[in-house]
Amino acid sequence: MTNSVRGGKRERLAAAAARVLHEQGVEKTTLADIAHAADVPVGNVYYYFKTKDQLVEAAIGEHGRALRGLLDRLDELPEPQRRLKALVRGWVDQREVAARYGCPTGTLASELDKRADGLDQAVGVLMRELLDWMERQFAALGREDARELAVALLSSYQGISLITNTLRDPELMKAEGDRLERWIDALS
Amino acid sequence: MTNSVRGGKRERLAAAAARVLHEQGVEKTTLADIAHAADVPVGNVYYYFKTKDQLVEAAIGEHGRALRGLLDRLDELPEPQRRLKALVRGWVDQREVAARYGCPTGTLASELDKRADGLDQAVGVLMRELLDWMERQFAALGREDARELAVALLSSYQGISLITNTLRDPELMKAEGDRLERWIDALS
Amino acid sequence: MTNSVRGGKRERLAAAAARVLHEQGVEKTTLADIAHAADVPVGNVYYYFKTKDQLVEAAIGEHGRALRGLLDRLDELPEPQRRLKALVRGWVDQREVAARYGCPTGTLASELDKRADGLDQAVGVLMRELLDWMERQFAALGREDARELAVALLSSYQGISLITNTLRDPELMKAEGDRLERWIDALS
Amino acid sequence: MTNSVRGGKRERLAAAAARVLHEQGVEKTTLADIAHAADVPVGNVYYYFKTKDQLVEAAIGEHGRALRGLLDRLDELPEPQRRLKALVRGWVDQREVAARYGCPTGTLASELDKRADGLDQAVGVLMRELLDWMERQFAALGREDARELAVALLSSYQGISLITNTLRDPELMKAEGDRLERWIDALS
DNA sequence: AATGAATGAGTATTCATTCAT
DNA sequence: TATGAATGAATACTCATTCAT
Repeated sequence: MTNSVRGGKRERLAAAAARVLHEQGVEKTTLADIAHAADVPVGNVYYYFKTKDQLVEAAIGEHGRALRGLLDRLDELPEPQRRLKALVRGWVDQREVAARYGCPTGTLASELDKRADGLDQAVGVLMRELLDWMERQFAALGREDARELAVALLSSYQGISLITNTLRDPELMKAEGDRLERWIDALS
Repeated sequence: MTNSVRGGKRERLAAAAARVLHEQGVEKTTLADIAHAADVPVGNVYYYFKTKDQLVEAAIGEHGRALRGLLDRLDELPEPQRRLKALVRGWVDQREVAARYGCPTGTLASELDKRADGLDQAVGVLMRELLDWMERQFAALGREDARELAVALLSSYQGISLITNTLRDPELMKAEGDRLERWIDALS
Repeated sequence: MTNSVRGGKRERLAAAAARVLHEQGVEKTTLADIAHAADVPVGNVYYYFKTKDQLVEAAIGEHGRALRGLLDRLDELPEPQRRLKALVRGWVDQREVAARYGCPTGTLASELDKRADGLDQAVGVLMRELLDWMERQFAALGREDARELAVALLSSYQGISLITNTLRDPELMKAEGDRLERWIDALS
Repeated sequence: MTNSVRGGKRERLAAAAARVLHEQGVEKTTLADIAHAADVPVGNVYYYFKTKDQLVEAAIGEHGRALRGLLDRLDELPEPQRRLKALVRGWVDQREVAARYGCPTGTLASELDKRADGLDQAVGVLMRELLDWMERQFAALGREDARELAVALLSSYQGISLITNTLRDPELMKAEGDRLERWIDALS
């Protein structure tokens, strides 16, 4: 509650970090950029996050919260296939953003993978959460190769995000999304 | 041959750039890093490349040369399916590198996509070359949806590269490669 | 007063810039020179001035303040001729500095004129201010050719500053100053 | 004659130096700029001029030759007043150049005056030559204050060059030239 | 807690000068 | 004599991090 009195600066910083780091990349983004986006004085950032890396961590956390929120909502759908296809459709709905900035977690992962300081692990955790959820859906469909299918589906999404982004063409993601939906339908 | 005595610094710099930029990322890599890797004095780099961006461009060029060399070799194989599967197998062979640093062009694309200065286009050109080649193979198989299949295949590779890299598990790429080969076989 | 305790770094930097740029010229002066002259850590300069050009601008501003202060004081003299001659006498009083470094604004103008980035305009504004003031004095003397006389007087000063500087002989300015005073007296 | 076989590179370099240093200023001009303007390979410059300063010296020499040529031509005129007015008219004829780049020797002097390495003296020599010539004309008119008048006339020219340049207005020099001609007429 | 200010270790880039041939 | 290549010292500018209040 002190938090709300303070205006939730920590939250604003985390949200701003998630957005700005996605748009500009980790290395290109300065603390001042994030502070400015969160409307927080630069000198004040350090009361909430000791280092830039902690802000990156917070941004990953934001993406994690968003992911878990999404999966919770999907879980309310009655059948695994419906859930998987809704997931795909969600990706397709974001194709304009993907064409401009790529997948938020994917680009973050790509950049952090170059490092070896623990931060690269954090995105891996997210990725595993998503893979696990997918695996459960495919397993529910009776597939023995559920994990492999989960990896294949996530691969397709991450790959098409990158291609959509590089070629600046959102329609590529639309077409691939349709293909993936047909693929899901054909599974059971 | 004077050139070879002097050691072909330009070539060494381009090769070093391709390697180091892949390993460390564009932003994290300093000119000194590249100069050092090429065993060239820092001040001398500018005799060959006026800006860091030109070195990045040269690195992309190196990847392009490698790609064209690979496709030329694949073209010697008699059947489209053999060619496509050989391509996939080549990717799988590089899985240790992918697990450590990701796909060279993919990570480069991901980082450059954040920018809007023409360099982002350069990787796009490479990507299109590869897509065009793939499309020709699928078309030779009599597929009307050749372009879509090309995009799907490249997506899978780019995506599995990222996942393999993030989860630091080369075996993921092995499994996905096997799956893709089976998929290619089933197309005919 | 916190400001005065901290020492008004911005002001010190502007003052140091005005002095050092006059003594060494714009191109020959490094940011470190100015920082050192102002007793400010180099890295701190950028907190106050984002670029070297902004420091040059601040130096021009300092010269402008000095000029306006001088003209305000001259305006207190009762007659136009007295004012003009006091202006000339002020120049002559500075002849040692002129012999060593030239006229502060003149040398700045000369160097900046080579450029075309807006900074060259800034000195022009100063010059016009002085010309306007002179023109008013000549007009008050009933001269129809007031503007032309203003230009002539400023020319003589700028020219003799350059000659005094080049020949390293302050007495040249003394003699020219005397001549100009007689010229002013003869105008009535 | 070896010289002419070589294509007079030394001369071309000196001429290019005179021109480019005038247009860009000493500090802003690189050796490569001059070499390029003279169409001489950069590495070759050092066979003719050991240092950049020697090129500056050569440029001053060029201005000296031009000055002596001009004065020789003026000396053919029958009367001192005609000679002085022709000198002024020559300046006015160059007013477009002056508005763009200032007086060649004046701007050079201004920049070199900041230094204390002998190069500043070289322009002084030129200036004295011109002053001496002017003094002889005024003396021929029977003026006891010939030197003072010489200094005054040169001051006016140098000053109006600077003002014309700073305010980017060639007409200022036209008006001042007319005034100076009237002043010369009124002397004898 | 809050914040403007301070700091110093980088980083890309420039360029006069020298060298090898 | 000629020249492409080499070199390193310098310089403007950035930014994460820390400090003083």
